[in-house]
Amino acid sequence: MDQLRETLKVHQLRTTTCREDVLSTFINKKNALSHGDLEGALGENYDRVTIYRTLKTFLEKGIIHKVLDDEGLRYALCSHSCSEEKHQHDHIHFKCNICGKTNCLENQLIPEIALPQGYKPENFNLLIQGTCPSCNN
Amino acid sequence: MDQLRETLKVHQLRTTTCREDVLSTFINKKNALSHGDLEGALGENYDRVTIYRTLKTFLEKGIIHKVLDDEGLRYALCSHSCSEEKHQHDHIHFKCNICGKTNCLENQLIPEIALPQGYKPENFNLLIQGTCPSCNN
DNA sequence: ATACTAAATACAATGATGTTGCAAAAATAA
DNA sequence: TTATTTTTGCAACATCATTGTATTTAGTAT
Ligand SMILES: [Mn+2]
Ligand SMILES: [Mn+2]
Ligand SMILES: [Zn+2]
Ligand SMILES: [Zn+2]
Repeated sequence: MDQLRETLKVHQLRTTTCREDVLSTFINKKNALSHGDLEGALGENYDRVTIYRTLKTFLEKGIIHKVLDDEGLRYALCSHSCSEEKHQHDHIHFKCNICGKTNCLENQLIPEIALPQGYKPENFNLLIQGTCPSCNN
Repeated sequence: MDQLRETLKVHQLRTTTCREDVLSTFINKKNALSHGDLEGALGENYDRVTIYRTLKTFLEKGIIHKVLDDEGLRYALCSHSCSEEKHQHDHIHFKCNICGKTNCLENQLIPEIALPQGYKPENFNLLIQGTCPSCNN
């Protein structure tokens, strides 16, 4: 895929097979992934440490963002143009208690919140847990 | 403090010095605490494992609730009457990027959220990061 | 007060997760 | 192709978390 190389190039990263594979894993599986998930998918091919460093790099460059979870951090693709300077995420994350998958609801924005005097909010992270459409019958 | 013993009794837990100390640590420090925080405060007196198990027990009994964080789980007191059956938490958590403390904003409720068809929300976790009143001058 | 029983703790062992330093390999630039 | 810079793999280490078990303790019955 040339799309992968393009994304890496845009973020000023060298093309390596590990980065291509990690990126394409995020694209193929649609849901948020933990380091362990990636290790499970690619661990035969790459060292644990390399995957850690790839995640760190992608995070810094604005290719992925952290997704809060009640049992460990996950990561998901930044859909819009995040960069090294600013990550902008105002969408909701939904974790299904049945299938266990966590997804970005890109179109569901976190509503405006009024905070008491003195609080200067900068980042918002909303995780909703429940049952997802696939598991809800 | 007899208040501590009372709280433990209400949740059908035996009174032990470790449980009293963990509970009073949560009460004294007002902010959310990680296992590491508690180990730092009480590690001389109790084994790491005992603190883990105390947190697990408190969680199950509805004495504390999880506070999501981008760098590791924390816990905070359940102010209202949570029980073994149901944890009900609809308040906001605020993490200060300066002092690093995370607090429950008990009075700031998470607003109603409209989700797409098929999603059955059950739990809400909203973490707002920024500058807290104490660090904001 | 003492003995009994169930629960909680300490300790050791093990496993999972995450980090650091550095030599070898690979990607880009010259 | 060669030189330069970045990335990777590996090993060592550090931190975090879980499990099993003997001992101790809390609550209860005697
Ligand atoms: Mn997202
Ligand atoms: Mn809270
Ligand atoms: Zn599901
Ligand atoms: Zn602060």
